[in-house]
Amino acid sequence: MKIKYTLIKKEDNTKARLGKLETNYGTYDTPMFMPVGTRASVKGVSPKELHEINSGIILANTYHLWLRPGEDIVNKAGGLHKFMGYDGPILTDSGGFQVFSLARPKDITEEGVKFKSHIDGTKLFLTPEKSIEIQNKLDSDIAMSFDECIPYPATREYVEKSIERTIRWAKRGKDVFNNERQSLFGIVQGGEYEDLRKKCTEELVKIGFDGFSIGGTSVGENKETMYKMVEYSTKYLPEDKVRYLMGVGDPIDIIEGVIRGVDIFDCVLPTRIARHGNAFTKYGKINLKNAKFKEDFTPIEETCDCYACKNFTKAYIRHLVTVDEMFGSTLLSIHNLRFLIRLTEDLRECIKNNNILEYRDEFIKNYYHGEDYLNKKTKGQDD
RNA sequence: GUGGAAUUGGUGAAGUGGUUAACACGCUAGAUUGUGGCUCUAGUAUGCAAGGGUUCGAUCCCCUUAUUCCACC
Repeated sequence: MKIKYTLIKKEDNTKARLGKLETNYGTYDTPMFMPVGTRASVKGVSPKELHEINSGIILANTYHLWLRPGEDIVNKAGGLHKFMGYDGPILTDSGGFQVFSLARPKDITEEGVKFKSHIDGTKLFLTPEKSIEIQNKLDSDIAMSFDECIPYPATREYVEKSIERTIRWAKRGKDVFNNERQSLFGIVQGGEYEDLRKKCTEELVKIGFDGFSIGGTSVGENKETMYKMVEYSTKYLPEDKVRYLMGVGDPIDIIEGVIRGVDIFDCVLPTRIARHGNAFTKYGKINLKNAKFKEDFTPIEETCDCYACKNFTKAYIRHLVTVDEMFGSTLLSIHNLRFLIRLTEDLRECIKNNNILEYRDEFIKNYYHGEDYLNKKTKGQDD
């Protein structure tokens, strides 16, 4: 079946929405956070553990599975769910973002994108049709259109040309789309320009999709700019379709996204920082590698209900991280994912209670301790 | 006991008679947003065993001592 979104309630003071999403594998409440499992595995976390932290949809990636093991193998295995032993909903990203990180602007043509495999340098060519064909075979529950993730900053002229192409690509993908059980999402681009975001949104709505994503954020702009990009997108999206903000997962960005009407998020941040020894906490991100945790025999968060917090101490996890034991990454991944999922659970309560702005302010006070986070770049420090 | 070799930071080590003693690991911090990458960035020596000498100047040359290793009695 196609995915079905139902809007349950809007928050009184913001655009935040409480909703439910019916999928092939159950119904889930939104706002929700989706863990990322690029290569058909959420790094370090088993499907059983995902279930235990109350995770819903997870992500997998078209580009990566195309290269290895290949969509035909996944298809022969009976589809992605059977292949990876996951009985929850799966969304596949189109490969558009990998193009953004692997290809050069000149390699992007009307037909598709030419780029080199990150594994062995093999020349590859990905088109909207090919991306959809692969996703149809992977048999995920939600497929994404193949888009161009526009770098930041980009000139208005470039963005304008790019979204026109992204719209044509979305149409081409939809035309070849062929999987009854699968849904297809369109991706809104447009950089930081409201009129271009509006135009892109309207054109995608005309083509018709089962849900919509907001793309092109978190590519080097500061947080304030990113929030504007989100606002300029949700403003023009239909209320009866789900909205997915791609790649966003810094806790505050999830809160601000929900406030602007976003329903679902995904991000590698919780699992990546976990592998680098970091944990989200209510009072800010902590680095378990820090010497100060050597003899800290308390959990990461006393109030957290995750497996890591209920059974292990910071001193132990610090030890695992220090000696590079895999289990350390697993515990931190479980905690960080649970942290974001709990955050979305809180936000859903806030929407019911109409107090999301108070929740946000309290969160910022605890998490940033007065730090000027709004001017932080969303990607490294490329100056 | 005799002969030989060695002694540089927490570790393994490079190196030169003359401004800031390589590199790696470790350690200490930081980064990380549709995941190529347990990755990236930065910091980290009471001045080179101790003492004395040669020299304008020695970690690098000489002497003594200490310690370690190898070979032979």
